[in-house]
Amino acid sequence: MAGPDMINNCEKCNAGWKNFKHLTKNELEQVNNNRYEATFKPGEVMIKQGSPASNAMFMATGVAKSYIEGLNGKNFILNLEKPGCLIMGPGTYVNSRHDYSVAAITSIRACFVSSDLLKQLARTNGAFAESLTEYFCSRSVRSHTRMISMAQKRMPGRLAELLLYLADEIFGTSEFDMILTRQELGEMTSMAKECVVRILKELEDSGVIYSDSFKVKILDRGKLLRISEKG
Amino acid sequence: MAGPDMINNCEKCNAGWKNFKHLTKNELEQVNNNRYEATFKPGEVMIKQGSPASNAMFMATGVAKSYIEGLNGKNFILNLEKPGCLIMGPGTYVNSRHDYSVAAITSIRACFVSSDLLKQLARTNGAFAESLTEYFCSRSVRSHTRMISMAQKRMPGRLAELLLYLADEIFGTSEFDMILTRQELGEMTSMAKECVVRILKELEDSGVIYSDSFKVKILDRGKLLRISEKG
DNA sequence: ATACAGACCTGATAAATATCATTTATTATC
DNA sequence: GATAATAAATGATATTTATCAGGTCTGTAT
Repeated sequence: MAGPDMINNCEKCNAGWKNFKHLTKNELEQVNNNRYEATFKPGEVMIKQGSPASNAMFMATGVAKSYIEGLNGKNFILNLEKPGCLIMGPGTYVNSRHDYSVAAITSIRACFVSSDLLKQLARTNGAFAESLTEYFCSRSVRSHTRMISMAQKRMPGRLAELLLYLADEIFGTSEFDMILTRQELGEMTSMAKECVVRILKELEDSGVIYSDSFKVKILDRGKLLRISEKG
Repeated sequence: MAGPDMINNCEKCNAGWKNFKHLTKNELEQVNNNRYEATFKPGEVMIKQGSPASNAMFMATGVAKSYIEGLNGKNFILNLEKPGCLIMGPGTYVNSRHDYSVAAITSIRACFVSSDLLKQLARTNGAFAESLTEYFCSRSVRSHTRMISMAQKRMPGRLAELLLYLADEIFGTSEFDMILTRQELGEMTSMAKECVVRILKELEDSGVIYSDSFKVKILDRGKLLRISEKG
């Protein structure tokens, strides 16, 4: 099963989760032995909301979206997941069910690792447990930020904030391929896709960004920041 | 300093955090020795957003609100905290700052406990660490529910959901004193206080609830549930 | 009792946002 | 390369929600 592009070894994986550093060689070996590598095509569902949280995932390549399947068939995108990310929903520690779905945006290579094993390692390795807690906590802080954004910013502020998030956190550059559809941008900011189109156009008309279906370029970061902050 | 109503002892405290059961007698004694008991009057700030997260709190009596001080002086209430609740913000594990404030709604008795001690105990006691992770995760699942509510429900649905939350999770009864102002109900549901007033009136006019400034009574739970679910 | 403050309530209006219908790209498929 | 399917764009309209300006009520302090 180990093809030419397979990862084969957690220890040497250059997209490994940073907190594996807290594991002993033996513990990491256990992870490696309970690892199942998989590839996904764009659009494929990687984790399904409501299913047993028997596995966590580690992103090796590509970008995925974590999203809640909400009311009336509407989705809400919680996060984008990039290489190096652990994807382990809080449901793992609540009701052993995934409380959100994950789907591939680009082509993806990722590893499934048994939740039980990770929980077991956390029980016996204090530093690893702490790093897992830090993971859940940083996601939590981020979702607080999202809530404030939704509750207290208007659409231009929310969209500006999202563009800055994409540039800073996901791509690490102010010019990037727009891998999300207008629909998905709306599912991240709680707005209708038509409104996304309109406000992108406004931002472009006022010279803050360049934008087409494929690419976004931030032209005036200061102005975009101001739009994001003033709401 | 130990007055007649002081708690004096974690072991015998009948409002103690349920997960103290994972601590040894000795560990619990450490908690007890690093505990500082305090009382608060309605309105008093118990924890201030942005301040060093040097202490977690345990609620002994009364009800408090955890809220984020957002944009333009607007608050967003994350949670209500009742006796038995641990209040430990995720910032404790992210940047050692409180990422939200906590204020007393009613008169409150609560205990401060050193965050460092709790973190230390989590490092060495796997079961306790796991229970702390469960705490953060259940808060996280709840905030996901809140986000879906905000993003995908209209005002009547959000307010109906809140009333059910108050009845089921906070008071445990369908008839309760309304300890929150209309403003605060709005800060929990992301709506203007005028809209809270109007929709409460609508719910009352349609016979779903009884409501005045002091009291709420759920008269038709099925209908309230339907309003909450259909959004 | 009277005055004051704060919460609550109300109606009118304005702003923000969603929906609908339609056209125009773009991508995928044969 | 033609055709179908999906996404993007656009204008008109409807709905939802917030704001504003004024009321009323209730409790507290003088």
